[in-house]
Amino acid sequence: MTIDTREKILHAAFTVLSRQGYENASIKEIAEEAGVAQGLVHYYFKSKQQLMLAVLAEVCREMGLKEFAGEAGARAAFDNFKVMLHESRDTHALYVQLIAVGLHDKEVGAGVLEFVRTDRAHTEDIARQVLAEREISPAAARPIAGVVWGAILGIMIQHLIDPEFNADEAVDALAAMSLAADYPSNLGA
Amino acid sequence: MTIDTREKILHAAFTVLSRQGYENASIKEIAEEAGVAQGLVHYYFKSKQQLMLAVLAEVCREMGLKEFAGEAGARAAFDNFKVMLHESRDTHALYVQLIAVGLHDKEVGAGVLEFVRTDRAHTEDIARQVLAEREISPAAARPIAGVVWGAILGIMIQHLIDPEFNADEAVDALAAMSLAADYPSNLGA
DNA sequence: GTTATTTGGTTGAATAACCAATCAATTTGG
DNA sequence: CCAAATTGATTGGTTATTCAACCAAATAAC
Repeated sequence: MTIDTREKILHAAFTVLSRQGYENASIKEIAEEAGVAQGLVHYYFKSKQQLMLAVLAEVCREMGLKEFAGEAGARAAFDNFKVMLHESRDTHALYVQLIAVGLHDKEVGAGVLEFVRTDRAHTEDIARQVLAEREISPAAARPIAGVVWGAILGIMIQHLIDPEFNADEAVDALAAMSLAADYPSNLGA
Repeated sequence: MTIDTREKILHAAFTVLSRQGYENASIKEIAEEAGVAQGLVHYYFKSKQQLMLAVLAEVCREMGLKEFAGEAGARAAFDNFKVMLHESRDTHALYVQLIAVGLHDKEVGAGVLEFVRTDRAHTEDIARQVLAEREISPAAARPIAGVVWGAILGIMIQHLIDPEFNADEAVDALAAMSLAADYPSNLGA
Protein backbone atom coordinates (compact mmCIF):
# COMPACT_ATOMS: atom_id res chain seq x y z
CA MET A 1 0.00 0.00 0.00
CA THR A 2 2.21 2.77 -1.25
CA ILE A 3 -0.42 5.51 -1.16
CA ASP A 4 1.92 8.43 -1.45
CA THR A 5 2.11 9.92 2.02
CA ARG A 6 3.22 13.23 0.64
CA GLU A 7 0.06 13.35 -1.42
CA LYS A 8 -1.99 12.52 1.65
CA ILE A 9 -0.48 15.41 3.60
CA LEU A 10 -0.93 17.78 0.68
CA HIS A 11 -4.58 16.83 0.41
CA ALA A 12 -5.07 17.24 4.14
CA ALA A 13 -3.46 20.66 3.97
CA PHE A 14 -5.86 21.58 1.19
CA THR A 15 -8.82 20.41 3.25
CA VAL A 16 -7.81 22.14 6.49
CA LEU A 17 -6.83 25.36 4.73
CA SER A 18 -10.06 25.69 2.81
CA ARG A 19 -12.03 24.80 5.93
CA GLN A 20 -10.34 27.07 8.44
CA GLY A 21 -8.41 29.63 6.48
CA TYR A 22 -4.73 30.32 6.43
CA GLU A 23 -4.27 31.91 9.81
CA ASN A 24 -5.95 29.16 11.84
CA ALA A 25 -4.46 26.24 9.96
CA SER A 26 -1.76 24.65 12.09
CA ILE A 27 0.69 21.94 11.12
CA LYS A 28 -0.65 19.90 14.01
CA GLU A 29 -4.17 19.99 12.61
CA ILE A 30 -3.01 19.18 9.11
CA ALA A 31 -1.11 16.19 10.45
CA GLU A 32 -4.19 15.03 12.34
CA GLU A 33 -6.37 15.42 9.25
CA ALA A 34 -3.87 13.32 7.33
CA GLY A 35 -3.75 10.75 10.13
CA VAL A 36 -0.03 11.15 10.55
CA ALA A 37 2.50 12.38 13.11
CA GLN A 38 3.35 16.07 13.25
CA GLY A 39 6.98 15.52 12.44
CA LEU A 40 6.18 13.88 9.15
CA VAL A 41 4.82 17.07 7.72
CA HIS A 42 8.21 18.70 8.12
CA TYR A 43 9.84 15.58 6.74
CA TYR A 44 8.12 16.15 3.41
CA PHE A 45 7.87 19.94 3.47
CA LYS A 46 10.75 21.67 5.15
CA SER A 47 8.65 24.66 6.22
CA LYS A 48 5.05 25.74 6.41
CA GLN A 49 5.67 28.15 3.58
CA GLN A 50 6.95 25.35 1.36
CA LEU A 51 3.76 23.46 2.12
CA MET A 52 1.79 26.57 1.18
CA LEU A 53 3.57 26.76 -2.14
CA ALA A 54 2.81 23.12 -2.83
CA VAL A 55 -0.85 23.73 -2.01
CA LEU A 56 -0.84 26.75 -4.29
CA ALA A 57 0.49 24.61 -7.13
CA GLU A 58 -2.24 22.08 -6.44
CA VAL A 59 -4.91 24.79 -6.44
CA CYS A 60 -3.65 26.19 -9.72
CA ARG A 61 -3.65 22.72 -11.21
CA GLU A 62 -7.24 22.11 -10.10
CA MET A 63 -8.37 25.39 -11.61
CA GLY A 64 -6.26 24.42 -14.57
CA LEU A 65 -6.81 25.58 -18.07
CA LYS A 66 -8.88 23.68 -20.50
CA GLU A 67 -8.39 24.65 -24.10
CA PHE A 68 -10.99 26.82 -25.77
CA ALA A 69 -10.84 28.59 -29.11
CA GLY A 70 -12.89 31.17 -31.01
CA GLU A 71 -16.31 32.53 -30.14
CA ALA A 72 -17.77 29.05 -29.70
CA GLY A 73 -14.87 28.33 -27.37
CA ALA A 74 -15.55 31.50 -25.44
CA ARG A 75 -19.13 30.47 -24.85
CA ALA A 76 -17.98 27.02 -23.81
CA ALA A 77 -15.49 28.58 -21.41
CA PHE A 78 -18.23 30.66 -19.76
CA ASP A 79 -20.41 27.59 -19.41
CA ASN A 80 -17.50 25.68 -17.97
CA PHE A 81 -16.99 28.46 -15.44
CA LYS A 82 -20.61 28.22 -14.36
CA VAL A 83 -20.12 24.55 -13.58
CA MET A 84 -16.86 25.21 -11.73
CA LEU A 85 -18.52 27.85 -9.58
CA HIS A 86 -20.63 25.17 -7.96
CA GLU A 87 -18.24 22.24 -8.08
CA SER A 88 -14.99 23.85 -7.00
CA ARG A 89 -16.12 26.06 -4.17
CA ASP A 90 -13.35 24.92 -1.84
CA THR A 91 -10.68 25.41 -4.44
CA HIS A 92 -11.93 28.90 -5.17
CA ALA A 93 -12.05 29.82 -1.49
CA LEU A 94 -8.50 28.62 -1.07
CA TYR A 95 -7.49 30.57 -4.15
CA VAL A 96 -8.84 33.82 -2.72
CA GLN A 97 -7.07 32.99 0.51
CA LEU A 98 -3.78 32.56 -1.31
CA ILE A 99 -4.23 35.81 -3.22
CA ALA A 100 -4.54 37.58 0.12
CA VAL A 101 -1.52 35.80 1.58
CA GLY A 102 0.41 36.56 -1.58
CA LEU A 103 -0.06 40.28 -1.02
CA HIS A 104 2.42 40.07 1.86
CA ASP A 105 4.40 36.93 1.16
CA LYS A 106 6.94 37.27 -1.60
CA GLU A 107 7.10 33.63 -2.65
CA VAL A 108 3.39 32.95 -2.54
CA GLY A 109 2.86 36.26 -4.30
CA ALA A 110 5.20 35.24 -7.09
CA GLY A 111 3.38 31.95 -7.53
CA VAL A 112 -0.01 33.63 -7.61
CA LEU A 113 1.22 36.25 -10.06
CA GLU A 114 2.56 33.62 -12.42
CA PHE A 115 -0.74 31.78 -12.44
CA VAL A 116 -2.76 34.96 -12.87
CA ARG A 117 -0.66 36.03 -15.83
CA THR A 118 -0.89 32.64 -17.49
CA ASP A 119 -4.61 32.46 -17.03
CA ARG A 120 -5.22 36.00 -18.21
CA ALA A 121 -3.03 35.42 -21.25
CA HIS A 122 -5.24 32.50 -22.07
CA THR A 123 -8.29 34.76 -21.88
CA GLU A 124 -6.51 37.24 -24.09
CA ASP A 125 -5.90 34.55 -26.70
CA ILE A 126 -9.58 33.77 -26.91
CA ALA A 127 -10.43 37.46 -27.09
CA ARG A 128 -7.97 37.90 -29.94
CA GLN A 129 -9.54 35.02 -31.83
CA VAL A 130 -13.02 36.44 -31.40
CA LEU A 131 -11.85 39.83 -32.62
CA ALA A 132 -10.16 38.18 -35.60
CA GLU A 133 -13.34 36.31 -36.52
CA ARG A 134 -15.04 39.68 -36.72
CA GLU A 135 -12.15 41.30 -38.55
CA ILE A 136 -11.61 43.86 -35.83
CA SER A 137 -8.20 45.13 -34.76
CA PRO A 138 -6.77 42.84 -32.09
CA ALA A 139 -5.47 45.84 -30.14
CA ALA A 140 -8.44 45.64 -27.80
CA ALA A 141 -7.72 42.06 -26.80
CA ARG A 142 -5.50 42.93 -23.85
CA PRO A 143 -7.79 45.40 -22.07
CA ILE A 144 -10.77 43.15 -22.72
CA ALA A 145 -8.92 40.22 -21.20
CA GLY A 146 -8.23 42.34 -18.12
CA VAL A 147 -11.91 43.10 -17.77
CA VAL A 148 -13.23 39.62 -18.47
CA TRP A 149 -10.68 37.84 -16.32
CA GLY A 150 -11.27 40.36 -13.53
CA ALA A 151 -15.02 39.97 -13.80
CA ILE A 152 -14.68 36.21 -13.52
CA LEU A 153 -12.65 36.60 -10.35
CA GLY A 154 -15.10 39.17 -9.04
CA ILE A 155 -18.08 36.95 -9.73
CA MET A 156 -16.31 34.04 -8.08
CA ILE A 157 -15.76 36.11 -4.96
CA GLN A 158 -19.34 37.38 -4.83
CA HIS A 159 -20.50 33.79 -5.21
CA LEU A 160 -18.29 32.77 -2.27
CA ILE A 161 -19.41 35.62 -0.05
CA ASP A 162 -23.07 36.10 -0.80
CA PRO A 163 -25.44 33.11 -0.76
CA GLU A 164 -28.09 35.19 -2.49
CA PHE A 165 -25.90 36.29 -5.34
CA ASN A 166 -27.09 34.89 -8.64
CA ALA A 167 -23.81 33.93 -10.22
CA ASP A 168 -25.28 32.20 -13.25
CA GLU A 169 -27.14 35.25 -14.48
CA ALA A 170 -24.02 37.34 -13.90
CA VAL A 171 -21.94 34.98 -16.02
CA ASP A 172 -24.58 35.09 -18.72
CA ALA A 173 -24.51 38.87 -18.62
CA LEU A 174 -20.73 38.86 -18.81
CA ALA A 175 -20.88 36.56 -21.84
CA ALA A 176 -23.44 38.81 -23.51
CA MET A 177 -21.49 41.97 -22.76
CA SER A 178 -18.14 40.61 -23.88
CA LEU A 179 -19.54 38.99 -27.00
CA ALA A 180 -21.86 41.84 -28.01
CA ALA A 181 -21.75 42.55 -31.69
CA ASP A 182 -20.28 46.03 -31.79
CA TYR A 183 -18.92 46.82 -28.36
CA PRO A 184 -15.30 47.37 -29.26
CA SER A 185 -16.03 50.05 -31.83
CA ASN A 186 -14.69 52.75 -29.50
CA LEU A 187 -11.88 50.63 -28.05
CA GLY A 188 -8.24 50.05 -28.86
CA ALA A 189 -7.74 53.56 -30.17
CA MET B 1 -4.10 67.43 23.78
CA THR B 2 -7.06 65.08 23.76
CA ILE B 3 -6.20 63.35 20.49
CA ASP B 4 -8.55 60.44 20.74
CA THR B 5 -6.45 57.46 21.72
CA ARG B 6 -8.94 55.01 20.33
CA GLU B 7 -8.58 56.69 16.97
CA LYS B 8 -4.81 56.47 17.25
CA ILE B 9 -4.95 52.72 17.87
CA LEU B 10 -7.41 52.22 15.05
CA HIS B 11 -5.16 54.08 12.66
CA ALA B 12 -2.13 52.10 13.82
CA ALA B 13 -4.05 48.87 13.27
CA PHE B 14 -4.88 50.00 9.76
CA THR B 15 -1.23 50.78 9.07
CA VAL B 16 0.19 47.55 10.48
CA LEU B 17 -2.48 45.40 8.85
CA SER B 18 -2.03 46.83 5.40
CA ARG B 19 1.75 46.65 5.79
CA GLN B 20 2.08 43.10 7.12
CA GLY B 21 -1.16 41.35 6.42
CA TYR B 22 -3.64 39.86 8.82
CA GLU B 23 -1.74 36.80 9.95
CA ASN B 24 1.45 38.61 10.96
CA ALA B 25 -0.19 41.58 12.59
CA SER B 26 0.11 41.24 16.36
CA ILE B 27 -1.51 43.35 19.03
CA LYS B 28 1.96 44.07 20.36
CA GLU B 29 3.06 45.55 17.06
CA ILE B 30 -0.11 47.59 16.69
CA ALA B 31 0.43 49.01 20.17
CA GLU B 32 4.02 49.90 19.31
CA GLU B 33 2.93 51.57 16.07
CA ALA B 34 0.43 53.60 18.07
CA GLY B 35 3.07 54.43 20.70
CA VAL B 36 1.01 52.97 23.46
CA ALA B 37 1.09 50.08 25.94
CA GLN B 38 -0.20 46.66 24.88
CA GLY B 39 -2.90 46.58 27.49
CA LEU B 40 -4.51 49.72 26.15
CA VAL B 41 -5.50 48.02 22.95
CA HIS B 42 -7.67 45.61 24.90
CA TYR B 43 -9.00 48.47 26.95
CA TYR B 44 -10.57 49.99 23.85
CA PHE B 45 -11.25 46.82 21.87
CA LYS B 46 -12.16 43.84 23.94
CA SER B 47 -10.71 41.35 21.46
CA LYS B 48 -8.60 41.27 18.34
CA GLN B 49 -11.70 40.40 16.37
CA GLN B 50 -13.49 43.49 17.62
CA LEU B 51 -10.53 45.53 16.49
CA MET B 52 -10.76 43.84 13.10
CA LEU B 53 -14.40 44.80 12.82
CA ALA B 54 -13.58 48.40 13.65
CA VAL B 55 -10.86 48.42 11.01
CA LEU B 56 -13.30 46.92 8.52
CA ALA B 57 -15.75 49.74 9.21
CA GLU B 58 -12.95 52.23 8.69
CA VAL B 59 -11.96 50.59 5.41
CA CYS B 60 -15.54 50.64 4.16
CA ARG B 61 -15.83 54.28 5.12
CA GLU B 62 -12.64 55.15 3.21
CA MET B 63 -13.89 53.35 0.13
CA GLY B 64 -17.20 55.02 0.79
CA LEU B 65 -19.77 55.79 -1.78
CA LYS B 66 -19.90 59.03 -3.60
CA GLU B 67 -23.15 59.73 -5.37
CA PHE B 68 -23.34 59.27 -9.11
CA ALA B 69 -26.37 59.27 -11.39
CA GLY B 70 -27.17 58.46 -14.99
CA GLU B 71 -24.75 57.71 -17.81
CA ALA B 72 -22.70 60.82 -17.09
CA GLY B 73 -22.53 59.66 -13.48
CA ALA B 74 -21.43 56.21 -14.59
CA ARG B 75 -18.55 57.69 -16.55
CA ALA B 76 -17.64 59.87 -13.58
CA ALA B 77 -17.72 56.82 -11.32
CA PHE B 78 -15.31 54.95 -13.59
CA ASP B 79 -12.96 57.93 -13.64
CA ASN B 80 -13.21 58.18 -9.88
CA PHE B 81 -12.25 54.53 -9.62
CA LYS B 82 -9.18 55.09 -11.76
CA VAL B 83 -8.01 57.74 -9.32
CA MET B 84 -8.76 55.56 -6.30
CA LEU B 85 -6.76 52.70 -7.77
CA HIS B 86 -3.62 54.74 -7.38
CA GLU B 87 -4.45 56.73 -4.28
CA SER B 88 -5.99 54.08 -2.05
CA ARG B 89 -3.69 51.15 -2.61
CA ASP B 90 -3.34 50.38 1.09
CA THR B 91 -7.06 50.52 1.67
CA HIS B 92 -7.68 48.19 -1.23
CA ALA B 93 -5.06 45.71 -0.05
CA LEU B 94 -6.61 45.69 3.38
CA TYR B 95 -10.02 45.21 1.81
CA VAL B 96 -8.90 42.11 -0.05
CA GLN B 97 -7.32 40.90 3.16
CA LEU B 98 -10.61 41.31 5.00
CA ILE B 99 -12.56 39.54 2.27
CA ALA B 100 -10.28 36.55 2.75
CA VAL B 101 -10.60 36.67 6.54
CA GLY B 102 -14.35 37.01 6.18
CA LEU B 103 -14.52 33.70 4.36
CA HIS B 104 -13.81 31.94 7.65
CA ASP B 105 -14.81 34.45 10.29
CA LYS B 106 -18.51 34.82 10.76
CA GLU B 107 -18.56 38.36 12.09
CA VAL B 108 -16.05 39.80 9.66
CA GLY B 109 -17.84 37.93 6.90
CA ALA B 110 -21.13 39.53 7.85
CA GLY B 111 -19.56 42.97 7.82
CA VAL B 112 -17.96 42.39 4.43
CA LEU B 113 -21.18 41.02 3.00
CA GLU B 114 -23.15 44.03 4.15
CA PHE B 115 -20.71 46.40 2.51
CA VAL B 116 -20.58 44.38 -0.70
CA ARG B 117 -24.34 44.34 -0.98
CA THR B 118 -24.66 48.06 -0.35
CA ASP B 119 -21.98 48.88 -2.87
CA ARG B 120 -23.36 46.55 -5.51
CA ALA B 121 -26.85 47.94 -4.98
CA HIS B 122 -25.42 51.35 -5.70
CA THR B 123 -23.95 50.04 -8.94
CA GLU B 124 -27.32 48.54 -9.78
CA ASP B 125 -29.00 51.90 -9.29
CA ILE B 126 -26.73 53.54 -11.80
CA ALA B 127 -27.25 50.68 -14.24
CA ARG B 128 -30.98 51.03 -13.90
CA GLN B 129 -30.77 54.74 -14.64
CA VAL B 130 -28.65 54.16 -17.71
CA LEU B 131 -31.11 51.55 -18.97
CA ALA B 132 -33.98 53.95 -18.32
CA GLU B 133 -32.30 56.73 -20.26
CA ARG B 134 -32.22 54.37 -23.20
CA GLU B 135 -35.75 53.15 -22.63
CA ILE B 136 -34.63 49.56 -22.16
CA SER B 137 -36.21 47.19 -19.69
CA PRO B 138 -34.53 47.53 -16.29
CA ALA B 139 -34.57 43.76 -15.80
CA ALA B 140 -30.95 43.54 -16.85
CA ALA B 141 -29.76 45.97 -14.17
CA ARG B 142 -29.10 43.33 -11.54
CA PRO B 143 -26.95 40.94 -13.58
CA ILE B 144 -25.10 43.87 -15.10
CA ALA B 145 -24.37 45.22 -11.64
CA GLY B 146 -22.97 41.82 -10.67
CA VAL B 147 -20.64 41.90 -13.64
CA VAL B 148 -19.53 45.52 -13.36
CA TRP B 149 -19.03 45.41 -9.60
CA GLY B 150 -17.16 42.12 -9.93
CA ALA B 151 -14.99 43.48 -12.71
CA ILE B 152 -14.09 46.47 -10.58
CA LEU B 153 -13.02 44.18 -7.76
CA GLY B 154 -11.13 41.95 -10.19
CA ILE B 155 -9.33 44.90 -11.75
CA MET B 156 -8.46 46.19 -8.28
CA ILE B 157 -6.93 42.84 -7.39
CA GLN B 158 -4.96 42.56 -10.62
CA HIS B 159 -3.68 46.06 -10.01
CA LEU B 160 -2.55 45.05 -6.51
CA ILE B 161 -0.87 41.85 -7.64
CA ASP B 162 0.66 42.67 -10.98
CA PRO B 163 2.84 45.76 -11.37
CA GLU B 164 2.68 45.42 -15.14
CA PHE B 165 -1.09 45.28 -15.31
CA ASN B 166 -2.52 48.29 -17.10
CA ALA B 167 -5.48 49.06 -14.89
CA ASP B 168 -6.45 52.30 -16.61
CA GLU B 169 -6.98 50.70 -19.99
CA ALA B 170 -8.94 47.90 -18.34
CA VAL B 171 -11.25 50.40 -16.65
CA ASP B 172 -11.71 52.21 -19.95
CA ALA B 173 -12.59 48.91 -21.59
CA LEU B 174 -15.03 48.11 -18.82
CA ALA B 175 -16.68 51.50 -19.27
CA ALA B 176 -16.91 50.99 -23.02
CA MET B 177 -18.30 47.48 -22.68
CA SER B 178 -20.87 48.36 -20.05
CA LEU B 179 -21.98 51.53 -21.78
CA ALA B 180 -22.00 50.14 -25.31
CA ALA B 181 -25.03 51.21 -27.28
CA ASP B 182 -26.83 47.92 -27.82
CA TYR B 183 -25.25 45.32 -25.58
CA PRO B 184 -28.27 44.37 -23.51
CA SER B 185 -30.43 43.45 -26.49
CA ASN B 186 -30.10 39.78 -25.66
CA LEU B 187 -30.23 40.24 -21.89
CA GLY B 188 -32.96 40.28 -19.28
CA ALA B 189 -35.07 37.70 -21.07
C1' DG C 1 -8.32 77.02 49.89
C1' DT C 2 -6.71 72.79 50.86
C1' DT C 3 -7.13 68.15 51.55
C1' DA C 4 -9.53 63.50 50.40
C1' DT C 5 -11.84 60.60 47.06
C1' DT C 6 -13.30 58.96 42.93
C1' DT C 7 -12.93 58.17 38.15
C1' DG C 8 -11.07 57.03 33.67
C1' DG C 9 -7.03 56.27 31.36
C1' DT C 10 -2.66 54.00 31.10
C1' DT C 11 1.05 50.85 32.10
C1' DG C 12 3.85 46.68 31.75
C1' DA C 13 4.44 42.37 33.69
C1' DA C 14 2.22 37.73 34.16
C1' DT C 15 -0.55 33.90 32.30
C1' DA C 16 -1.76 30.28 29.58
C1' DA C 17 -2.12 28.54 25.28
C1' DC C 18 -0.33 27.64 20.94
C1' DC C 19 2.83 27.41 17.18
C1' DA C 20 6.62 25.88 13.72
C1' DA C 21 10.52 23.48 13.75
C1' DT C 22 13.97 20.02 15.52
C1' DC C 23 15.55 15.64 16.73
C1' DA C 24 16.62 11.29 18.83
C1' DA C 25 14.32 7.05 18.93
C1' DT C 26 11.55 3.54 16.69
C1' DT C 27 9.41 1.03 13.02
C1' DT C 28 9.02 -0.65 8.42
C1' DG C 29 10.30 -2.68 3.99
C1' DG C 30 13.45 -4.18 0.67
C1' DC D 1 21.05 -5.32 7.85
C1' DC D 2 20.48 -0.96 6.18
C1' DA D 3 18.09 2.97 4.71
C1' DA D 4 13.92 5.27 4.42
C1' DA D 5 9.84 6.40 6.71
C1' DT D 6 7.49 7.56 10.85
C1' DT D 7 6.88 8.82 15.57
C1' DG D 8 5.99 12.00 19.40
C1' DA D 9 8.25 14.55 22.82
C1' DT D 10 11.01 18.76 23.20
C1' DT D 11 12.48 23.48 22.27
C1' DG D 12 12.28 28.26 21.82
C1' DG D 13 9.47 31.66 20.62
C1' DT D 14 5.10 34.18 19.92
C1' DT D 15 0.40 35.07 20.82
C1' DA D 16 -4.03 37.21 22.78
C1' DT D 17 -5.71 38.26 26.94
C1' DT D 18 -5.84 39.41 32.00
C1' DC D 19 -4.70 41.99 35.87
C1' DA D 20 -2.93 44.55 39.66
C1' DA D 21 -0.70 48.68 40.12
C1' DC D 22 -0.14 53.56 38.87
C1' DC D 23 -1.22 58.30 37.42
C1' DA D 24 -3.51 62.59 36.54
C1' DA D 25 -7.23 65.24 36.68
C1' DA D 26 -11.65 66.18 38.18
C1' DT D 27 -15.00 66.27 42.00
C1' DA D 28 -16.31 66.44 46.63
C1' DA D 29 -15.71 67.43 51.52
C1' DC D 30 -14.27 70.17 54.91
